Amino acid sequence: MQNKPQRALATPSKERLRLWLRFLKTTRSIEATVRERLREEFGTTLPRFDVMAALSRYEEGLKMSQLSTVLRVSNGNVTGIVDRLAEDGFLVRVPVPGDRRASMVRLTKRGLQEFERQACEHEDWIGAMLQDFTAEEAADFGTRLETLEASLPIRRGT
Amino acid sequence: MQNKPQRALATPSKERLRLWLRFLKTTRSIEATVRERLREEFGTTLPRFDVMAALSRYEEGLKMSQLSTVLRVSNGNVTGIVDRLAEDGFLVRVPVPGDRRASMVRLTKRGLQEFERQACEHEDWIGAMLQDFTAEEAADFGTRLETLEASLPIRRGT
DNA sequence: TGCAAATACTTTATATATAAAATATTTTTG
DNA sequence: CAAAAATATTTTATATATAAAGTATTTGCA
Repeated sequence: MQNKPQRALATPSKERLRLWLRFLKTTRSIEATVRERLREEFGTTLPRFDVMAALSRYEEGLKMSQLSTVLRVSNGNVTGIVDRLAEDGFLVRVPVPGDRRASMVRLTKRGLQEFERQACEHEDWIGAMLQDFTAEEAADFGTRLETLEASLPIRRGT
Repeated sequence: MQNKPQRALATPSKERLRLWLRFLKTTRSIEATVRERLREEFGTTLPRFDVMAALSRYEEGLKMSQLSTVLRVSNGNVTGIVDRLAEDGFLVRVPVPGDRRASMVRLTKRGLQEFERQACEHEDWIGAMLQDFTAEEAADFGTRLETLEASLPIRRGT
């Protein structure tokens, strides 16, 4: 059941640090590929894709503050990205009746179509890059990460 | 040997996408904590920490282009970060004899001391956040990530 | 009812980030 | 050797990112 370790183990602290650095490197490598392809194939960026992905799950749209909560970024950040996506006609700000401070941000029909086109390719890219994992392994690995996340100190929301 | 899956498996492509999203979320969560603490406890940032970490491994220093290669970021990016670290007295640009285009970037004594102070705390933060992993698990998990990385399409260097 | 506090959002200042252009210097080559 | 190509770095334009300050509006409560 137990396999011989490939090398002598360092202290737990060092092994965890080593894991974290590898973790970071792997994530950044995959992320860099995604960013590059989004730019080359769709002339867009990961933050724009993330905003559109969040909005695509809410037919009625989201308020700016909800959007920044969902994406876990600052309010001011969302303002800029939404401004540019609105200029491109991919989304609109709709006034909220009864509250002149707020507005709902909603994908336009064109925005939704464009996002679905991008999301489809995106799934293929990830599927190919993680080909090394079977469906089962991916699920198991994911479960382990869920457990880890549950043990992390600062967490807001799910 | 085989455990029952917690839920029905989707297509491999969907399972891999799900894993990637969880992967990203976990990494960002840990990274956000590190950034916050670097700011609060040392008044610095992760990119600055990364530059100093790279330089700490080279007594003689690194050329700007080597630094951007090691960190996998653009040249222009490194220029700005190095400028600010130099203003703070944590590193110096040393002319390269025989090539007036280039310069070596090297930590000052104060820069190295400061980095070691930060690195020590950093290891503790990561050790605590990944406490859920034993040293063995961390090593195994790391090995799996190495295998994954070896299967990725675009990779430069180790 | 009227005003302090809270809320929703934008603006500002600063630091990353990239790609592409610009600058300076060195190397290669015809 | 002189012009072209390559190299090392910085500068510029643009897009993220945050924290903190500012604006407008709404709410709570004395």
